Amino acid sequence: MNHRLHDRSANSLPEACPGLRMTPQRQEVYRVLMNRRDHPTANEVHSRVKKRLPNISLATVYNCLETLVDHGLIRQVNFERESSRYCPNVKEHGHFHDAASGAIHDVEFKPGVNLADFLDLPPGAVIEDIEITLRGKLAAS
Amino acid sequence: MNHRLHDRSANSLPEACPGLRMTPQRQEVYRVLMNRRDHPTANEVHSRVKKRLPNISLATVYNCLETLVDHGLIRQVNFERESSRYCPNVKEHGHFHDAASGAIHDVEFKPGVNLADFLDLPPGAVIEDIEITLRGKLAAS
DNA sequence: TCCTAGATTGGAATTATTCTTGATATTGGA
DNA sequence: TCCAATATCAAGAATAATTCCAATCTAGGA
Repeated sequence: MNHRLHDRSANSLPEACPGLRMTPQRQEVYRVLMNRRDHPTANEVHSRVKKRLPNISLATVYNCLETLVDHGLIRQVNFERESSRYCPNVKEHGHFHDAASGAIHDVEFKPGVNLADFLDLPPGAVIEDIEITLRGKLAAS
Repeated sequence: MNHRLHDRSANSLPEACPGLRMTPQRQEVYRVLMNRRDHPTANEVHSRVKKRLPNISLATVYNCLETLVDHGLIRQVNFERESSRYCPNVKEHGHFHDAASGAIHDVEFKPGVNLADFLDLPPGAVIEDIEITLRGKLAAS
């Protein structure tokens, strides 16, 4: 079975991530993100994690999130100047922010598309990271 | 002559923007942005503006920038959690952040492309604002 | 078991930005 | 022109997210 990162199920744990000591705090932070696959802030993660680890500090949640981001297990996303949010979907994707409901939807690239197909990149640019954020409304259809 | 916003020359002033009182502070903030067409932070704008208006406060620079953004004369752009930057290019575009030099390059859409051509948008989504940020390196060619 | 590196904690510190308040300036109308 | 209403400005205080720091704590290897 091929364990690509974004194929982890809600209960699988990244026990096999090299160089990462899987402490209870990190496991729980990771678990709550995989459980509800949404885009919580560090504060929201803290609230959720406290259900099982009542003594965990917000600083530790920040540390855990940073570590998980550094190891590529989750992604950090920023909307405007709001608090950072954390996203369990590590596949390359963008986000649609529904102004009415506040909901955030993942937006995938259509298969086979290439950045250079639609953007005038500076000559010689080697892209390492892409962030696409859309804001708008969902028409009540 | 067709004065589209993004066609203003460095010396033209937005004296004709409806509902906007063009105070010396706002004019100067606008001018320094149009002069060097880069992506300064509020602090950098403050430094530049102080050359001509030595008594202007940082709070006023923030106020002016916000007002100009609200009136669509400039754009506010955010990279990660860094300080906001302000961009005189109001045409729809993205940004390429060169990790090596720190330079920020505007990235235009190729003519005729449509968001829905390369992104799987949620059904019924009406896009009001797009933010595209690329990070990478410029290959020394 | 003991040691050590790394992890956790709580609180203090930092930093960008916003808010508050009083002073000042500008506008449109009498 | 003069006044009143309104908008803007300035300075510093306040806020909020995040990071830093110093003191434990813990797990895993020798």
